[in-house]
Amino acid sequence: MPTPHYGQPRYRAIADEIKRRIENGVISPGALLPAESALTTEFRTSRGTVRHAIATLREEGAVVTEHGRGTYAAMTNSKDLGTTNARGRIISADAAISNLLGVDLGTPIVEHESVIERDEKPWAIVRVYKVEATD
Amino acid sequence: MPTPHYGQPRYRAIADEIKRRIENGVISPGALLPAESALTTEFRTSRGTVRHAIATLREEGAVVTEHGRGTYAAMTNSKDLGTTNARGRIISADAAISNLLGVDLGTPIVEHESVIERDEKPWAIVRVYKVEATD
DNA sequence: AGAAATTTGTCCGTATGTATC
DNA sequence: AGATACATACGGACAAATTTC
Repeated sequence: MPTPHYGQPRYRAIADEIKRRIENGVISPGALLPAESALTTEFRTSRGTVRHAIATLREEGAVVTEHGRGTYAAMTNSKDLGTTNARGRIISADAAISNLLGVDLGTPIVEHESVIERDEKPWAIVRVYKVEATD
Repeated sequence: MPTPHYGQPRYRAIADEIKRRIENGVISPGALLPAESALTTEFRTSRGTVRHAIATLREEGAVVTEHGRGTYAAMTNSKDLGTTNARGRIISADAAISNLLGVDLGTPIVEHESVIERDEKPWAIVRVYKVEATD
């Protein structure tokens, strides 16, 4: 039988389905996934394809596999902190900065500031100082 | 013929060999790698194993593959900036920080500062400000 | 413009090795 | 020791993108 693959490949579709089950709690964090053989049966596919799907999930950090035991849904659900607005400007090196970067006082410096928010509220500030036109 | 895999698997050995050739300039950056079929012949292995090797190199960012074209040695050799000394301290929120983080003036703030060096010389400063004892 | 050759992408089926329970 | 499950490897087939003629 031929094996056409229109749109997304089967291994990707299977990976997405498994991922969906983890996110929806059908498979709880830390729980063992169905064995490759079971997934092979359910999705009517070959073991290679199932393994390919699981491999992609492993790269994404969604699951963890242990040799001889099985594949688990990952415990650590990395939380998205969301996008932040960053802003950059040119400033003049003050005493501290000129000292740290080894430049003269008043040297043009790029300041890049971004506020990290969490739960809609500011959580941390990151500032990067770099000499302009270096590199 | 059986297919034992003592020590490191074949796909890993093949990946390392290709990687070595890239680092040694045998394959210059941006150059096309031998086709999968050629590698299959050279390493006396199956296409699947060659593809597995290339896949690992792709994950490591050592190569880039294009459908119908081939696999190239990566152009971007990420340079290691080395380790930097970072230091942290507790400061009191000044006007700018208290405003950005939405806290009162004088609130204890963790300041984490690190100087990124390049070619033995300071190159940039990163400062992170965060309210103490949050989280 | 079109056909053929090349190359990577996907999928299948099978066999064997290795680790865990 | 046996059962189960993942890891590696092989070979074949067809699809899709690119290049070449």
